Amino acid sequence: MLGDFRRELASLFEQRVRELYDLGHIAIVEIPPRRDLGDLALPGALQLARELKRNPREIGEEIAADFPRPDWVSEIKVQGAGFLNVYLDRGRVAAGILSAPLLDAGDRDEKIIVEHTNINPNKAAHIGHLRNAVLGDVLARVLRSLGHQVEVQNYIDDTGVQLADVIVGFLDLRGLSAAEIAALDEPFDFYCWDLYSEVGRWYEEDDARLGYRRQTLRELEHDEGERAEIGHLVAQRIVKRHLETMARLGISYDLLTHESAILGREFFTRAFEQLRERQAIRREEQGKNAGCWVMPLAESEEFAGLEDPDKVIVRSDGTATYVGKDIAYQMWKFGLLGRDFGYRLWEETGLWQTVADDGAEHPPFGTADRVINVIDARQSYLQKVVRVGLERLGFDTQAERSIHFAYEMVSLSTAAARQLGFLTEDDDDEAGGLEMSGRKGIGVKADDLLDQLVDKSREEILARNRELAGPQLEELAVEISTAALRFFMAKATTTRVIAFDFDEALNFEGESGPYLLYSLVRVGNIWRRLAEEGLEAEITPDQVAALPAELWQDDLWDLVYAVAQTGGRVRAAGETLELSLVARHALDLAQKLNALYHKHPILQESDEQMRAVRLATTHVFAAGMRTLCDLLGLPTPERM
RNA sequence: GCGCCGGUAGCUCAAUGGAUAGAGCACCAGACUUCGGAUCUGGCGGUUCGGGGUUCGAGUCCCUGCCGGCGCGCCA
Repeated sequence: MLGDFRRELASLFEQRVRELYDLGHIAIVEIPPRRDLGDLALPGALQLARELKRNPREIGEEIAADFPRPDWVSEIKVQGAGFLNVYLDRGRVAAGILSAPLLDAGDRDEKIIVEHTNINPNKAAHIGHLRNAVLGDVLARVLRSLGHQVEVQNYIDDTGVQLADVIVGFLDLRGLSAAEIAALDEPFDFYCWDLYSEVGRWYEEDDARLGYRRQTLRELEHDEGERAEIGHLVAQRIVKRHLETMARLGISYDLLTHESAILGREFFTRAFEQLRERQAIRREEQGKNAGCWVMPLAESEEFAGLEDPDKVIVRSDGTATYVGKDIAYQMWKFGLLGRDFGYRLWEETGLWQTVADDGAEHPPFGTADRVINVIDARQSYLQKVVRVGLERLGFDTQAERSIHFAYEMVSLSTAAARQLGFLTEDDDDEAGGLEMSGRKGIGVKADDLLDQLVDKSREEILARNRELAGPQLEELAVEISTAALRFFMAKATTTRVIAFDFDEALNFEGESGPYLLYSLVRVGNIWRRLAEEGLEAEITPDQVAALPAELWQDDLWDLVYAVAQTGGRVRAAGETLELSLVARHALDLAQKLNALYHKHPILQESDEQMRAVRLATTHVFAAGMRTLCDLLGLPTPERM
């Protein structure tokens, strides 16, 4: 709705400029910073001032005189230096919000693959992984709401060093058999968390032990022997735990892509043929990369200044590097490889996984128009190499549509690091906190944090003397904790490092998930009480449109207008990949609602029309807030 | 050395190139015989890291310097 208004105003303005000055002009339509400056603003006169060598205010007045007035406009004024400020018909906008969905999906049917989570299957998920998964999940929801077809993939590196190290831990450090490993109690991922960091220390004691790692990697790569078998077992159990952790937050996937399947289906062999044919890679005969196949990067401007301008794609022992495999995988995602995975269901749920053999009957996967990889910013360099790889193969459009959704990492605040014993009181404050490290066992496990959030939620519910107990209490506590965590991760700008702090994450006041939920619960309470009093809790768009214009006081309108901007905000979030826009907009709505709540009581209002306009505002708010909660994946309990 | 990201209130952070730079936390003072106080109102708090430039207009764009984080492997 608002988008249409803006487009129409722009074209009317351009027409006026053409009539008056015979100039081609591209009109900008802005939302003014303050309410008294109108609802939409055109700063065109300021831009024209120079060209026409005239006072901008004068130009503004001239354009405003005889400016055509669409019926959704209530007033047009020239203000400030010459801004053309447009005031909307408030009731009409409110009624519009109640009569149509806030997000119009459009008719694009582009298929987008979103890859996220991607946790190494060798230890418990930590809070850094939660940032990735929440961003990926919200992104998928936003893209779907914009009408795209989205396939969510979670990449499992089940042949890499990290998994190998835990296998070494089980076999060579602990001396456990496969049966004993299978019999270990849950939480298995917690057990591995400790084992993994122990293996790191064990290697340091004696370099020769790294031989176990090499042997394990070899067996994993060829999928043969006891170590590979244990690798499957460990990866299976860990992935299961990761999926459970993510399910606690309402995060799910369409497909688990196993690196073992990429190897087993010889994806890289196929990619390698193409890379060689197109001369994107060359074999190095001498120097430090002798015997390797490398991709020369020197000629690309974006790699200017690299110490070593060549990226190794195939090692001297003939195996593919991570980047090599990733290029092959990326080609498959676009349907450029001419080869496919086998697929099988993951433990009989609706989730599929790739397998090396031919698998079972399955729905189609891959072959997307656009690929978005949610991977932290530390991997920007490698993601860039993957994209260049596609370019060198001649797939320019696909390279362009290979998007690295880069977000900054999560570190531990100094306070959190001290609480967990990773820093002592004597350690100096480290700027930006302490970096998490799975290898060193430094971090906050996702499930531990979620448990704390559930405890805190339960405590808060009980403090409000609700007669709630048993499963209902637990369900609500889980919903509130989910909202707290998801909102905490979603509100952060992606380009900023999060210094994780317990006090901040566990705070349910102010800018928090529970604050959002509470605002919706409040309007629900109003409606319920109205019904109890025998008053009307519903209102139709026609009734809203018929309300006298002067009833739409400024503060009510502020909220209505904010809701009207929801569609534009969500579109901007999807286009710029700055998902915090969605979270911040939700926060804005909640703050406005809560302010009104105290100022404009509904139940005690005796004037029927006054009550109706306030009631209409609550419905407009709920429409906006529910939409945003869905996008953010926040549950919306009726009471809390 | 080169590249990417940050530097805004005591702290954590907002601000599609636009009008008087805003929130939350913390601190202080308040909120009607209240639709639930997980709330609200007010107060305190700013040389937007420094220096140039572009622009009618710069926290925002360009150049430069400084500070912090992260990358730049035959690891992933």
